[in-house]
Amino acid sequence: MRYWLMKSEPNECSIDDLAAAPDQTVPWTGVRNYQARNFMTRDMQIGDGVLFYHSSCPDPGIAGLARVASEAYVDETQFDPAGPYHDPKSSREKPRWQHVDVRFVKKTRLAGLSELRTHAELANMRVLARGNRLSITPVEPAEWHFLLRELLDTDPDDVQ
DNA sequence: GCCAACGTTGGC
DNA sequence: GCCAACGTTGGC
Repeated sequence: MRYWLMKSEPNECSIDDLAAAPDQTVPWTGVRNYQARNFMTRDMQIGDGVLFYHSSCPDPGIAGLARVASEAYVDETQFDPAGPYHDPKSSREKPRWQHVDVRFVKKTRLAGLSELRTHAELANMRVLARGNRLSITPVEPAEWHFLLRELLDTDPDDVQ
């Protein structure tokens, strides 16, 4: 069981959009960075915890909790020449990009980026590192548990 | 809109 | 393999 932070632009897919999606699940398509892809293909397992982070918006920060809901599988958007995620160097014979599905768990209060930076417990969080641009970053168990205590009024173990 | 930081590309 | 140029991310 691992933990992750996944960035999403709320005008593309907000925590509310995730909650409203069919089966409260969305395919995490469009990742075009090898490190982020490798997290999905090599390290993620179904059931892993996800901090759902709103990025590139007026109030960036953690907006909810989710869960990895599938193994990694081929990202079809790379094959669509008209789409924004088209990769002309990829082919069906040798697909470059894969993704997992992510399922809604619950909405939380917004833990804004500036607030996150104030917590000593999160000082080493990958997403807070200088110059970080990765859309998927690993979260340490201690960071996860600390954040769940901050975001929920329940014991983290109650959230399944 | 600005710009720092970083990843990718491609010539050599 | 090096590295300059370029494109993208994402907070502000």
